[in-house]
Amino acid sequence: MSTREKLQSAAANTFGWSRLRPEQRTAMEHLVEGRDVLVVLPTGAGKSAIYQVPGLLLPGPTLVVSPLTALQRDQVAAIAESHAPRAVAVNSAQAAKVSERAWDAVDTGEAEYLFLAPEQLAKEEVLRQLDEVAPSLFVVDEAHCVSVWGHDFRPDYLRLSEVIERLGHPRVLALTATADGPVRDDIVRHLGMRDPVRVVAGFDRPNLHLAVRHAVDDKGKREGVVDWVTAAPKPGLVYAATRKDTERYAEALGDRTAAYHAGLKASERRRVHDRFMAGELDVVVATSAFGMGIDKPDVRFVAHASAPESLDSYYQQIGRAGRDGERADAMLFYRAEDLGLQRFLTSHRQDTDGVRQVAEAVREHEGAANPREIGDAVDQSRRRAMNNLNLLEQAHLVSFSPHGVDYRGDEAEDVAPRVAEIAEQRRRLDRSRVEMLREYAETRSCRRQFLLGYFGETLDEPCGFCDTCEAGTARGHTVGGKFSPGSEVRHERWGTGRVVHGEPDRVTVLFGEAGYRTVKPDHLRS
DNA sequence: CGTACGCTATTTAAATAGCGTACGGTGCCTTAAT
Repeated sequence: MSTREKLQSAAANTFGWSRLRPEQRTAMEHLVEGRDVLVVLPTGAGKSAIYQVPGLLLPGPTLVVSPLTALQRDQVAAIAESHAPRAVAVNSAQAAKVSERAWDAVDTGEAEYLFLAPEQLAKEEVLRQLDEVAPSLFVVDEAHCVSVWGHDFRPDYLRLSEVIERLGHPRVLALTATADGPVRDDIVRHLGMRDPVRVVAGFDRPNLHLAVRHAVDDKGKREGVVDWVTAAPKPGLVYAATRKDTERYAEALGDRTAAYHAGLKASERRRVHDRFMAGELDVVVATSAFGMGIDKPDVRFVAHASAPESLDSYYQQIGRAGRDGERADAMLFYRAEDLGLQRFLTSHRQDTDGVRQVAEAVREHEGAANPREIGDAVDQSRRRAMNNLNLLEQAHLVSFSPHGVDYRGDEAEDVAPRVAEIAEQRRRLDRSRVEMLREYAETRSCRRQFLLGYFGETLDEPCGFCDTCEAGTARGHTVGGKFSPGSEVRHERWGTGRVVHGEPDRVTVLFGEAGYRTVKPDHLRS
């Protein structure tokens, strides 16, 4: 049997999938043949299948790095409903006994799939267990987390490449639904993927109606949101920027509405989630905490009471509407002032002293140090210490190996300036991504063309299903030719980049160093 | 960066303007105390 036939028959016999989509099949075949694969496919395209089926054909267990324990629980349950071998998870949300039995099941080969959060992989005991069971496939699910969370919130995401190397570099599969160019590159780099095959499919969701409402003052915007949501067909989601706002809006929207954010008790969060899924709530007003793993087909709208921090987040959040293919609305209530909060949230301040302290600890350690020992040696939270260590690595001042961390800079060098430069570059990119929301909100050209261009896709004609198309401003506002999305251009100051969106008097380009910039067409050469 | 909130000064002495300050999002894991 050919690889393809084996995959087809495993998919049919074990999971009951009689047909695989071309993208699924391509990704699976490359994996079985030993390649690393980056998959960017919309939700609902069957991303999980891409590791589930090859996992059956490859000798060792399949390790899946998954960001949330709640998600792990769902994934384990979903596999339990198929004829596939068992799936287990190891995390702190379950009893130690349960985790112990999970390891046993993987050890004996009774379980094929093992779900772990990246933090687990920072523990020596866990790594030793993994050495033992020798996974043949290393999957990073929701892989945009590597880039979006790894740089500050969950630093262990940036340490996965060492884990992969220590395990002898099994095949690496990175899966995500949303990733613009920089996020894709970040994933590949920080997972240390080797010459990965990139499987990227269409982003367009033609049944989503795209629109933006501009507001001049805060009060007017709030009233606009409440009025619009009240009149809209339900169920729907409202995204707000702060916890307090979710509660204010939920209060204003009445009985069949609930707030959702990470400050709620776990039991309350689960209750809101379950009631929304069961159709007992019309509207959930949430922070970005709500969403991963939500797959409710009949969500009729996703409204944003405030702009999120990137078009990636925006696209991911509106993607939760209209999964049934019926019309659904993506409405952004926009005030330029709202971008201020996002700028604040993405502007991680410099930690000069912290970085020096961590560098000092690495320098003083005899031989290669365990990152944990470094964390203990300095007077910083673990997260802060790990972030500083990550920055030092990106500045090439320390290097990681399976044995631990080594200092690479000059003995007497002050590490702070070089680290500051790395951090500054990151900040510039984050900030330019916030600015892309302004561009999206303020464009008079077709919003869908804009959004797709951001993900590197070209839509030849205005879509006819967004507010700018309906207002008649879209036509004539998008220029093609050398300013079509994806075209390579050169700018004297920013260097080379790829066009994201072209209008007659302004072209938005993604530059390697400077991030997203909107410039005059005369300043660009092809 | 913008907004909320609480205090003080001011003046239509009961309400308001102005100022300073605090705060803002996402989740693992660990460990101690009930």
